[in-house]
Amino acid sequence: MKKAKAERLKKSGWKVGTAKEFLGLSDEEAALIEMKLALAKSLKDHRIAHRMTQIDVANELGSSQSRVAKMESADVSVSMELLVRSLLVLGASRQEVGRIIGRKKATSAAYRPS
Amino acid sequence: MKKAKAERLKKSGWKVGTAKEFLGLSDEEAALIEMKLALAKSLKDHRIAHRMTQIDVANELGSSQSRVAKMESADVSVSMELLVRSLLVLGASRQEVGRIIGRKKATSAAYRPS
DNA sequence: TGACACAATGTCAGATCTGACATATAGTCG
DNA sequence: CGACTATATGTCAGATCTGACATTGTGTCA
Repeated sequence: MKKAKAERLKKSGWKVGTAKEFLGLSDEEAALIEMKLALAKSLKDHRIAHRMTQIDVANELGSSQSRVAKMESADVSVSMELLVRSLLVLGASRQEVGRIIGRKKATSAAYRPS
Repeated sequence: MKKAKAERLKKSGWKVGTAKEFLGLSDEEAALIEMKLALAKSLKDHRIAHRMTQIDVANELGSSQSRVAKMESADVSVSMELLVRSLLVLGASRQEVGRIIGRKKATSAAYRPS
């Protein structure tokens, strides 16, 4: 998010920051969630890059469309292990998975406190 | 394992190679197991480096001595997620976890086929 | 040898995860 | 508008994981 936009939102009574700040997560919880988000994004990027549907991917993984959707959105019901296993099945190397997990990628957003 | 020792064992009717070869694992299964082994080793290395017992680590993690032992031996009952969560709680960064997972580390051993 | 500290192994109830199914939502084309 | 395709969401039975406990090695010290 651009600096200017963040300032504008703050003045309008919005809170701006990371999910960690919103939810009051510990550092470990935040790191784990960031890892999962990065893995989920890679999974989706791979699917898009190969012009596949979630059903295609599900078949390749031996899973279902709904589970693939949950994987791509890093749903709470999806473990890190499932994400990594899936990437491996789709052809990612151990090194690539390591890079995805370690890559720092700040995310930011805004919400209006009730 | 040293090259010379491997040769010597082969001549004595032993099989020499990786766990993947022994067990006939798929590439994905082998990669996942290698990742878990690397994480498990890091966990143990960290404990030893800090001169802690498994009970100490268990207390820090909110777990039990037996589970820590299983983690360090990459027992089948231990998920990758538990290993990563534990490393994070012990102070590892997301980047460090990524490096551990991506680091290539060939392992080799021998066994006598029955 | 026994006593002690630490690590490994087996088991299991309760917690969590997963594939599958149903259903809902969103977008596109006629 | 309806028909169709793709994705998202809710639910749940069965599978897997996890903390805890008991027990079994294993090494060390006297």
